[in-house]
Amino acid sequence: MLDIKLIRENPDLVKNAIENRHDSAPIDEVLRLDAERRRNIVKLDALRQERKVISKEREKAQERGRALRTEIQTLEEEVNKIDRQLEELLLQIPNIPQPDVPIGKDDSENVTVRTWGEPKKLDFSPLPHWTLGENLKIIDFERGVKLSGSRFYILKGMGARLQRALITFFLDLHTREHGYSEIYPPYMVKRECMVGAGQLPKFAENIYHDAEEDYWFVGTAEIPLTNLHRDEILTAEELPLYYCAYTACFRREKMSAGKDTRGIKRGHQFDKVELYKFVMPETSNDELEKLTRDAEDVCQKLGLAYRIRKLCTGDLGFTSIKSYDIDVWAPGCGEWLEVSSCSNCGDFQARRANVRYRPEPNAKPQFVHTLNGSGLALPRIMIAVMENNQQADGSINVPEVLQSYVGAKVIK
RNA sequence: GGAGGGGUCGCAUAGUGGUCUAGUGCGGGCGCCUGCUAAGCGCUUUCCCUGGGUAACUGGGGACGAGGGUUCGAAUCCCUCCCCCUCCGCCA
Repeated sequence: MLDIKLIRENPDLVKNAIENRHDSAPIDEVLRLDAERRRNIVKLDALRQERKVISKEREKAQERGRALRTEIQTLEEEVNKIDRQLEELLLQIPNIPQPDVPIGKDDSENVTVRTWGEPKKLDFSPLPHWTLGENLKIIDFERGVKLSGSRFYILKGMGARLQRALITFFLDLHTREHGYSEIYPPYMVKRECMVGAGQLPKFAENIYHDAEEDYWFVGTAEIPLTNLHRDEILTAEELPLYYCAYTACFRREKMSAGKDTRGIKRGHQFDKVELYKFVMPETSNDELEKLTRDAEDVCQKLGLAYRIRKLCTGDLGFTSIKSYDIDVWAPGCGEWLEVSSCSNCGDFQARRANVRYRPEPNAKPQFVHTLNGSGLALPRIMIAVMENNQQADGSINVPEVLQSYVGAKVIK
């Protein structure tokens, strides 16, 4: 959520930012409601003050008191109504990109800022992971569909083992070498967590939801992690906070219907290790660079070639002020796979989730900045590991860092 | 799921219709005192909204788990919901 004062004082800056995102938002309506709200509050406060004075005179002022009560109730209802309308609109407005974010319409205008390694060239014709996986009997697509329908699959034997090895390896690396503390959060959360992290109200159609209990299934561990410190005031000494969490992630993928239906690239359920930070505002840009390096480190240790792309305004996520995507090369399906998206959300989520810190012992609380990034997303790293390490005989060499976790050097 | 008890300013507590403008203790901050430290003494210490002023500053309103209601007036009375504790039931 944006600061209403920012919109009030710099409406053109906000409108311009939204235009650069190729998005739209009713800024003029927000300004109108904001002005109306404040006019009403001035009136309401005056009436309440009068009530306070009059009630001290006890029985003498009962008639005026009754009239005041009616007036106050009417105005309160009006202000509540405007508050709700304003809130609804404010929650739909995206974050403002930072000045160094390239302006562009979609992912074709993202900018590659660096690369690592060379996209692998194999001396035989590489197979896509769905063929490799079926031949090795480590991915079972048919039975996944039998159980749960399209976009579901089953990992079995060494496939399941490989995924579990990756999860453990990621968590060990981030907790032991990068300074993150591990969290095991709920996979279902309350509505206000979804609002806090920026998923609701705008993206409801992509979220699984249990209507009976009003539980919402997380599409990323970013959601519970954002809300870990909801409605808290942290001390300056506690910051920065680094968290990582493994969770299953659930997405309806309504918006990408028909896209990437082959293989395990885009399912309704997938696994991910997420990195998350709460930091002081002035440090968040440096923290984004560090977080991105932490995610990259995983690719390097797995020996996977990748590129880092700075997202342009048109491709930037709703909550983000600046993001880097990490794409790894997959020679079998012949594409760059997005395995991480590292974002600085500024104070956008902190304002929604009301996460603040006190810069000095008796100072006024301020919103923290939050950052998130995958470290990394599993099915896609599985794809990359399988396709990059495949041999001419159809077996897969296990990367050295994973061998102790997998308990084998080759999957065959 | 059932019965009972409870949710007050970081923590602990007081407060059962108007003197609560939410008290007290602990903790935190500033200062005094002091070979040093501790103790002691004094002052201070919740958050949000909003008005006036370039500003320092200053006026007003709201919040006692959440939301409604009763009343001239609600932390206090009533209703609904949430959470915690104890016991029972069920369960990995």
